[in-house]
Amino acid sequence: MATDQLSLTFSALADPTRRAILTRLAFGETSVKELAQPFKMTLPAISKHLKVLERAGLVARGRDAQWRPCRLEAKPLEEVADWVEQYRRFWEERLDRLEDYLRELQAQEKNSDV
Amino acid sequence: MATDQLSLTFSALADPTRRAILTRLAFGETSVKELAQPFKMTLPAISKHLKVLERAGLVARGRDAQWRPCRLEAKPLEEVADWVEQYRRFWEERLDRLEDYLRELQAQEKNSDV
DNA sequence: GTTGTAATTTACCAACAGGTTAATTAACCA
DNA sequence: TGGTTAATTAACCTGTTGGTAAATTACAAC
Repeated sequence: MATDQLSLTFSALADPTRRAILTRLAFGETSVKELAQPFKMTLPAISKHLKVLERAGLVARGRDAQWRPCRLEAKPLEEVADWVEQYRRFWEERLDRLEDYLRELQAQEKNSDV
Repeated sequence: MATDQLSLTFSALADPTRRAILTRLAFGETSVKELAQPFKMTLPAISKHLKVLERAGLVARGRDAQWRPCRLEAKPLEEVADWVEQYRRFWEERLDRLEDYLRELQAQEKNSDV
């Protein structure tokens, strides 16, 4: 896999389990066991997912006795937001054309009213 | 790999070659051969990358004689933008705290002026 | 029809991803 | 000390990714 930051971030986000973990972490720091709770997979699997997220800089982990509390680190998502914003005009373009078309329809309706 | 749309999109974007292809396509429709031009990999490799992008709905292809012109389809990026926006407050948080701190500093300076 | 060009398909390969079970580390508790 | 809990590591398996070279398809131009 490519190792540039953006590729690391995108590929970390390309898994629904990992995105769900981030969603959970948005509500606050928690343990690995509690993170694993909602999923029907083993703890080592979750551990691996966390390692991927950590390598991408999306989570950081502390130490509290035998717990490794995980917390969200959203900073890498800024680069994602910036990258994708470049393309906004392209996905809004079609909508613009639709709006043009609807305006045109409206104009025609007005004409037929007269 | 997961097959939900968002996972498909993220994983398509997790490769620098594919992102570069999308960047190129933002300047307009073009052939596979021309897309391959800047990369030091074979045409079949580019063909595969295009297939990944196509499966993610990020490019569409036409036919013109023996050419398969590719064009950007940015719509799936909207979901990416929406997803990542949920986290904006988290990566801006630290900045907010910095701003608070700077405001506090300013207040202190005012006091010391008096 | 033959030749040239664009692109894909096929067959293959090495590396990696995502999961498992079993063993291990580390800390707490009593 | 021994037992429990949290989490990771190790070893392994299977399917997928990202690349290649060679063959094939499809079209155009002569």
